[in-house]
Amino acid sequence: MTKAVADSSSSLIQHFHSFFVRHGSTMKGGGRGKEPPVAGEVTGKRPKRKCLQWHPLLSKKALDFSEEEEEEDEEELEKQPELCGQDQGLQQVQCGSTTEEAEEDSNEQRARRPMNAFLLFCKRHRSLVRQEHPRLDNRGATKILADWWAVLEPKEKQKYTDMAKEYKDAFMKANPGYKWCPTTSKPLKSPSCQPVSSSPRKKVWSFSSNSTKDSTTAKKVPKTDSMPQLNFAMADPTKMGGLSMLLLAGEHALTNREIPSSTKPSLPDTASEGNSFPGDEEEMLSGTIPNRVPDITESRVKAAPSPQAESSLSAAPEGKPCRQSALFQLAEMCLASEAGKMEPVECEPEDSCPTASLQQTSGRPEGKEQAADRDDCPPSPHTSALVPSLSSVTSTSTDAIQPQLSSQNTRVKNKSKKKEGAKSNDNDEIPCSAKKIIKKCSNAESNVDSVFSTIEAVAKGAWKDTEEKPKKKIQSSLSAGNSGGPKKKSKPRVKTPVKEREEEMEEDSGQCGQYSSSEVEMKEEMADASPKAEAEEASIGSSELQGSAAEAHQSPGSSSPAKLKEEDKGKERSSDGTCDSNPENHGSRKSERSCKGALYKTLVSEGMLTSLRANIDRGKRGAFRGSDHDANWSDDSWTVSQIGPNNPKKLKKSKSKDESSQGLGKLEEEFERKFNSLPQYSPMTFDKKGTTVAKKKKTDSPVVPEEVSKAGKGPSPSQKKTSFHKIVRKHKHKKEKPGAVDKVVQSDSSMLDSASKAKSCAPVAITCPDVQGPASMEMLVGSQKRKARKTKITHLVRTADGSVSPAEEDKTRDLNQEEDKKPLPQNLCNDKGCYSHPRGAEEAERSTGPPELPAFFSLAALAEVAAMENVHRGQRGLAENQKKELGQTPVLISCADQ
DNA sequence: CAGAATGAAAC
DNA sequence: GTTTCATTCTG
Repeated sequence: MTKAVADSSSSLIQHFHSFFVRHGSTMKGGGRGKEPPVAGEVTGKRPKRKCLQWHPLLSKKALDFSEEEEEEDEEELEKQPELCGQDQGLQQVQCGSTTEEAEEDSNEQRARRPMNAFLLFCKRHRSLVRQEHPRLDNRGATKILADWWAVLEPKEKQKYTDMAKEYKDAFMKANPGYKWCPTTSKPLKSPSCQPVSSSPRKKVWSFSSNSTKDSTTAKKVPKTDSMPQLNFAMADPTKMGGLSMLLLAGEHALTNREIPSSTKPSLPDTASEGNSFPGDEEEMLSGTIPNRVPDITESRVKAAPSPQAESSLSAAPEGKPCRQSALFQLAEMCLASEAGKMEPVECEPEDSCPTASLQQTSGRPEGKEQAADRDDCPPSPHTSALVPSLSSVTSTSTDAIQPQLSSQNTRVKNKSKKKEGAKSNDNDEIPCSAKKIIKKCSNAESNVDSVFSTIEAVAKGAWKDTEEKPKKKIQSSLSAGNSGGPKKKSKPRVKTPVKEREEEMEEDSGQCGQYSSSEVEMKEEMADASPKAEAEEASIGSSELQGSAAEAHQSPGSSSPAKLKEEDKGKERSSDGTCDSNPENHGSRKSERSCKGALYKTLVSEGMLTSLRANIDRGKRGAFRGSDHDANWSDDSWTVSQIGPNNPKKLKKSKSKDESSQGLGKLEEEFERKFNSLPQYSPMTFDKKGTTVAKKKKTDSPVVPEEVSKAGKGPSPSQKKTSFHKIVRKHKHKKEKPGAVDKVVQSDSSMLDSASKAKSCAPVAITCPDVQGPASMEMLVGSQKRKARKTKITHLVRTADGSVSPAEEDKTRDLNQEEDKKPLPQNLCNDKGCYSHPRGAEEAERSTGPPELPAFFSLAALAEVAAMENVHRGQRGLAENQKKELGQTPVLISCADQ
């Protein structure tokens, strides 16, 4: 026994560690080189990943929440999470099934923090930003996003805020005890929350604590049942021993099957929870359980036989082959090595199986279909059946798709890991399963191995068993449910055939996914989309021509009904924006927005060099985008455009997204749906907003068009205004504060020129800083609001001639800002004077004669270029400094002059 | 892996 | 007030 126990323990450990190992070996080994989650985990640095990402679904379960506004999302979402969360260790693992990561985390498994509004916003708009500024790196994109966010109207922001809140609420429900910082468990603060668990951060998360403490509370919730149990199991290794014992005993019994009964009874809650699931037990299970990881399921199944599991047995069996003893299964697997179907059933703890199961479930998100539900293993066939469109698509474009997948796999990141798992599974499933099978077979060969495996399984099962056997079943079902991957794909495809085509062509599904996210909306969108898609294609075709062609399209597009809900404004604006229409303008426009170093680069590349560079760098995509963008952006339909255009990047993103979504499964989908439903705003919109926002606020509605049009085409003055607005906007946002901003904005909107001047004095200060900010600020490390971090400080240090203490740095920074502000204000007052600063320059360009490069601008650009080069060389510090200096200088000068 | 941003939570 | 960490992804 002891031995067995030891073994079991070891096995368990492995499971836990498996994260590391597996990921590392499997995942990475498999395909992805990029991220070695394992290593990361091991290092511990990134606890984050470890944490499972929380899905609304999770909360759902736990919550009951039906009440919540978002019920749909949450509910569905909740399910999974709950399982995972609750089970924690096991669940995690299980959950992991959904997401491999989770598995790894098993122990820790902390959930990830829910995203805040800003992050949601970023997530939703980052792609747009990137499209607009292909060259821009994420950092730059983030900055822009921040700008946008700052500009975003409260109303619009509110949506994100609400979503974030909901998300958070759901999350908290799901994880009552969840603490953002694990610290709670450990008082140690500084290190952060490290944890309890060996691994510093990750694990710590609340879960563990929750499990114990919260578990009761939180768990209280019906569903969670499994959680608590799991927790226990996780916690004690000793249990393992017990398990092992059980196993032994169980083995005899293995053969036995469990009781057929469905354990549902225990589930009721879950069932109840699963609103969507009507009555089918199976469905319910699948629906509810999504969380469960396949592994668990399997283990469970195996375990079921075990004595303890008796109840579990019942669950396990559900009739499927799964029920048989693990050994038996193994044997079967060996036999069936190839049979894809079999695989899933047998799947071991490994990801693949789970995924497979998940997929199936995902296939039927709602679980309506009972048939599948039960089987964890359900074969892909179901999925295919479920998603006809998808299947069709795949069939058609399988080639394309696979490549994508592969690429995706390669890309995996931390997150992607999870997702990856899901996706990979999809694709790989078979292969993986085969592999697994093989492995198992080998195992089977040696009794010992088989036993060992069995033990493990039992152990797992035992844990669960402890809590609820029924749940096991559920879990299994859940696991099945989890796989959302397929679903998502299916959805997108379903949504719009056209899109599908595009996807195929483009390869990227991500966009589609996003779009598609909202099924409901989809219909509408589809209608719109088709036209858009056409437009896009056309635009693509004419990518080079972009400007003209795009515009032409745009106009039509604008006419097309865009559903963009709120975005209408944006559309209009965008259309207006299009006014800018000139390619140059576009470029300038962009640059204006960003103003920051990266932007400058972009500007230089795009604006200055124009297409040449851009095309080269970007490749067709870039060109395409650029054109599209402009066109699309300007158009109301930019949203559509998003969907349409695929970029390599996008692909990646999209993939990742898809993956993630897939992994989540239905629940996730819904969540995504909501997420998708969140309005995206075109860059134009923001620009306009910058300008118009004030108006909007005033009028609230449609301010944009006029101004926009003006800005775009309008006389120089108007343009200036826009730029000015933008500046203001930035100021505002930098300075922030809505109130102030608003005021400022209004002034702008109303009219900066005369009246504003007066105000400008006050505002100016702000604006100036902004202006400078962009140039110099960007160089400056942190956001204005936040102090520079240590790391950042380092940067700053350079300023000090050598030694700059942080404080000094700050001071310096402040001084700079102040200086900037002061001078700038003057500039602002002057209006034109201000332009000296990068943005101003840009604007100046537009408005005035040398549209292309104002002196300042050119200087700045040069500086940047130089800086860039330097950077490449590796002399970043210098480069940056130079940049800063350059940037600042001009500004100062201008100010001074004025 | 750092880092850019914002926000929320925990100290 | 400060520190973490959530997302994304380039360099």
